[in-house]
Amino acid sequence: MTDKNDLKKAGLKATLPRLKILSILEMAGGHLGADDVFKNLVEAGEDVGLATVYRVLTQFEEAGLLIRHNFEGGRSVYEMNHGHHHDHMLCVKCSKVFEFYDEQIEQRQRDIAKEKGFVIEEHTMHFYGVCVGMKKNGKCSEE
Amino acid sequence: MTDKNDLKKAGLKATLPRLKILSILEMAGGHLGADDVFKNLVEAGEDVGLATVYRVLTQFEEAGLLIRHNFEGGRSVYEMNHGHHHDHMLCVKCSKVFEFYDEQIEQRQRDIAKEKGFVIEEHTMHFYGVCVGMKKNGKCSEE
DNA sequence: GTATATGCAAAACTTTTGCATCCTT
DNA sequence: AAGGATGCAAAAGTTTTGCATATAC
Repeated sequence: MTDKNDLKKAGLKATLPRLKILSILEMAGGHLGADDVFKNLVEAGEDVGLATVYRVLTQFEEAGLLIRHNFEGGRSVYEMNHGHHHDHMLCVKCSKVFEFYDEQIEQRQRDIAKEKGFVIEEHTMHFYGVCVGMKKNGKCSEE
Repeated sequence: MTDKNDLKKAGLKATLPRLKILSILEMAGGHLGADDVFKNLVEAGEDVGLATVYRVLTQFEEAGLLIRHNFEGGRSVYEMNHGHHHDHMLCVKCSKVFEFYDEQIEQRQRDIAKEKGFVIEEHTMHFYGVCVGMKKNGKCSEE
């Protein structure tokens, strides 16, 4: 029932499509595009339209349940918002996304913004490269 | 003739569309989308197709003449590659893009990657927020 | 002259929107 | 019952591609 309450708290009706999409995102843990979510729904035999997926993802993002990213490559991906900011490393070989957080950089980012008089609302940092697993033995570090 | 040679050096024929597009990007200095480049061409009375703009921008990127960014919001923007890496601050009020560079962060980024065994090929850092001009007097800091 | 580049139109993708119908509250 | 949510289809935006023609070298 947690999911249901999450939705209520966000001011959204607990409809079937919304619950399903939320559960898919939680299950996946990772970073999914709208089409990935849609594919999951279809595979699960759910009768949910792609348009609804987009609408729901947008609503979830506005409600703060999700975070949307635009990695290099165009299409958007979503991940659950677990409250703690983090940055991303994307492996160009295995396409996996790794998260990290570094307080030293966060602090320096705040200082830089202050110096320039820029008021940061959000910030992103992405590394694109090869993860340790793919580098060492051609096997993804995560599977 | 510099442009012409730039293209030759990059292994690209110095065609009229390519020279025009290169000059537009240099002129603009800033960050243009494919459609912006196309609009510039039309306004200049040049008879260049949008498809060519995309093809040329892709080739320029592959040749290292340009850098392509995917800022939040979807469409790609391009800027000349002047060789020195920098990060970006995007003002959500005036839509201007400001560049900055901080060696302290760059160093820390290298350290983090090393710690994790991640081999960085590229990296980006974006701040989204309000620039000092828009904050202070509702006027962009740059015009 | 030959291979490459271009313009146009059509296609592929991703995301958004209009509208009648359905579902949650 | 009433308003918001959904599915479908159509549209809008961006980027890619096929192909005949034009252009650079």
